Amino acid sequence: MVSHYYNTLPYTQKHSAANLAYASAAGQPWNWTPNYHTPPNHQFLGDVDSSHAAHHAAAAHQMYYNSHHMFHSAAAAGDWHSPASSAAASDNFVQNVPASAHQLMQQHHAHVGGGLASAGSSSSASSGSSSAGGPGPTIGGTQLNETNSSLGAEAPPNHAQQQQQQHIAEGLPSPPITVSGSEISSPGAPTSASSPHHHLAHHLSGASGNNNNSPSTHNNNNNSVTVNNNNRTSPQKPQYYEWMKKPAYPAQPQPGKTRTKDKYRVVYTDFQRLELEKEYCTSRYITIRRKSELAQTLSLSERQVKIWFQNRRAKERKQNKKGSDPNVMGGVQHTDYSQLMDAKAKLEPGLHLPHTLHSMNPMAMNIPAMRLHPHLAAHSHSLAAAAAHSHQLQQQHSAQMSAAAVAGVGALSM
DNA sequence: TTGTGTTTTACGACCTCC
DNA sequence: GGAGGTCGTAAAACACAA
Repeated sequence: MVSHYYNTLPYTQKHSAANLAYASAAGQPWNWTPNYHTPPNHQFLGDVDSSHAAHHAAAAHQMYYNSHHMFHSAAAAGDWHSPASSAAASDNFVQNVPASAHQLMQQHHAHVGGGLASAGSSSSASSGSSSAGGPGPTIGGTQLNETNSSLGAEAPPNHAQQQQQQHIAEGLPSPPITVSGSEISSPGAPTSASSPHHHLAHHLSGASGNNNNSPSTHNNNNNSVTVNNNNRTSPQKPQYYEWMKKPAYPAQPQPGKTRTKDKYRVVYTDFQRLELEKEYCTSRYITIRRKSELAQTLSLSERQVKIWFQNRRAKERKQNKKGSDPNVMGGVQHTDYSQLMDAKAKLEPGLHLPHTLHSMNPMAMNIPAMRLHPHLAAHSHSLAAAAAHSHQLQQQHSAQMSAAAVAGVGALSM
């Protein structure tokens, strides 16, 4: 079964890079510690409730406890995040998180602690309810809330989520992508040009002429000739031949096998990237559950989330190889994150930056499941017990976090 | 405006693990 | 066999100098 390979929605075009976080350029370095992770040999697999997960929580994650200590001491004990790496390497994870990030993370967890974030914040992504043909991703708050109910069974949308959704509805750059329930995004989706996000993106990007839709906004299913909306290009189309007028992939002989030309790549919104970065900050390897939650929250497909993480790790490895750049600690440019935050702040001056995605509730947490290193697997049972203990601690911490959340919100909104 | 270099999505090939 | 991992790469999106 091939999951959705394509984003169906045309794109809310994006921001100029100036507003974005990924520019490797200036900004405050995050000073991420070099070895906060060790590339796992793909041993960790998100698998929510396995004993592996328990073990994972207890042992392998020491580093994450530490790291979360950095963000908020209260979160330490039961954190579910899975480090893909050895505990040894983990000690320094997120050592010098800048204040903004720190606050963000506090917020992020604080909200969670207070409201128990839910998986329910889904938009339409994989619920199947909205797809290409429908109302669209409908990030608009109202519908979002309605559609969220699918996952809401686990946890109803909390305040933070609503807030987040409201932000989206208010025009945060947003999730352009809709994936049909079949998990195969159909190329050639309705345009989102009129979406609030679109407008916001335009506003954001300022001069970026690309605000229309991505160049791929054209209908893929029909014989419309591709029109490049990108101001930057498309001087004069040469001569059109008949074959040129055919859709890139007329019938999608093998859907999911090749990328559609007109949807070759979409640009994620600031919001999407921010959330992804935040998630990445907490764990380099996303669990199945978190992936699902994120996908729904961001209106991305799970595949996209997975690939984003893969690419993000690749980016980090690449930066690690480069080596000695002082701004690249551990291969992670923390400017990425902080700049994203800056961008978001511009978007939402009063944003409390709730991170609704994380749940501090251990039961709701994704204790990451993963494949264990053989030598770790041997200890899984005892570790599971340890995890249970940490679970208790987590609950205690969660309570503390709930209280802290109140203060945290204020701090960040200042 | 254009050329060029970099970054960001997305995929295929191949691997390991269950 | 299917999941996710890395690695390499294509191509769009973007930045920026000339």
